Amino acid sequence: MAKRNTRELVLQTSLALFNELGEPNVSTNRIADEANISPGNLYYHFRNKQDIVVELFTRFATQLDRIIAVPVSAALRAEDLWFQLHLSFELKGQYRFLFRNPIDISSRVPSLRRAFMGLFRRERKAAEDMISSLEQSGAMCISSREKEILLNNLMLAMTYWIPFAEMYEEHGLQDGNVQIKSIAGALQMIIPYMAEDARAELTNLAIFYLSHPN
Amino acid sequence: MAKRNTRELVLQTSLALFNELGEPNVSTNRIADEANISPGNLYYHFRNKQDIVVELFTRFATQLDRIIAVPVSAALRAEDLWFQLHLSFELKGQYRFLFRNPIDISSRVPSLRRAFMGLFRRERKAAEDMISSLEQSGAMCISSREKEILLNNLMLAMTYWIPFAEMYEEHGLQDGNVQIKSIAGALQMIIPYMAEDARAELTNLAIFYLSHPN
DNA sequence: GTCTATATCTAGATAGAC
DNA sequence: GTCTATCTAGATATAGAC
Repeated sequence: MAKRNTRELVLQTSLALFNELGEPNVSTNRIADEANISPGNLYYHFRNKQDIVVELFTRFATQLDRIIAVPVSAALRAEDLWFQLHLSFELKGQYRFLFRNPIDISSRVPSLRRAFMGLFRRERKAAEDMISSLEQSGAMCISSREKEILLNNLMLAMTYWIPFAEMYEEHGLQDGNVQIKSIAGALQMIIPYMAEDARAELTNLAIFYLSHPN
Repeated sequence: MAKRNTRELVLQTSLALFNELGEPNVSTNRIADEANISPGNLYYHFRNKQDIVVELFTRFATQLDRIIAVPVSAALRAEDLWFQLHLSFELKGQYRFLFRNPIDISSRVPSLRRAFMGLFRRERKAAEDMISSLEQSGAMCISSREKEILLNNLMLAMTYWIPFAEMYEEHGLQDGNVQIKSIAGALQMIIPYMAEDARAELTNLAIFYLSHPN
């Protein structure tokens, strides 16, 4: 098999196993076994297990950056807000092993700590810009003290909705409705600060998606 | 040394190390070393490492149950709300290793999964009762759909504020202000649904504590 | 590129003397 | 109750043949 293919196979197998069992519970032997290659072969393509994790993180970060980099339009609508959250939640679900315990995974793969921090900082900045845009268009009204706390709460929800949901839902994120519920949760934090009609629009959107699970 | 004392020493040493380094990163040898006893001695007092974790969890759960079991008075005031949150956040800080990754720790110590679930269920029930009490006294107004999502958001915040804070604050929970900020975050989720004066009371309380770090 | 075989290390846990 | 010595298992990673 060509170099690229085996490398890719290892990455995909690792991602699946990490998501299912948790990265610390998956050995390189297990990955090789599941991919039907030898442990030695795996180590021909990757220096070590960390390399695999880092590569997966990099792919995730690249895609998330693309999602949050969407320029904030002057006329930000409820659908836009929902849509961007949906894209980022979807992506995080695909790399959910990263979110079970970011601290622990960072401590085992040192280079990841800075990467995580940077990513979170950019995500927070994107949320901040979005709120500013809503304020300027008159769709939102919030004090700067409240905004600070709201951003914290949003980041908390956007980071930890995955392990939170996995703890309660027996089938974890397989149930598509879990994501919808988590998005609705994040949006409910924002809604109280929105103006009358923008608020109604968002609320209706949430109700619609909650009652139409894919 | 008497049996009780060594057992207790192991528990306290384990708790300190688990909190500092994360339970998966602390070996029984390390615990014995730190406690100045032999590995063999540790295994005389505990069947295995899981036993230590379970014992620590049990102590935590007992204390948390006591805190949330406080009967909800008819005239629930802002201070009461703040005080109960403060007690539970304080306790969770003392056993923070349990919250870094509840799922992972449950998967390594099977009996813990049900225990965690039960505890979270009781905690959610307590929050629900508190909200009901606020509604009945007229201090709060919220639809049943909103209430469901609010309870989710509160549980998310009350469960994961610890790893969230540890990720951002360099000194982790040593900084007393981190707890205050987390409590303020949880309360800000509730405030929008409160009546005018109750809302003002809570907001002022939060501002007071935030500007007076212990 | 891929395999088999193996080296190395660490963690959990036990045996048996004192 | 406590210690020293040791066993076992499993994980990461490497060596060298094909």
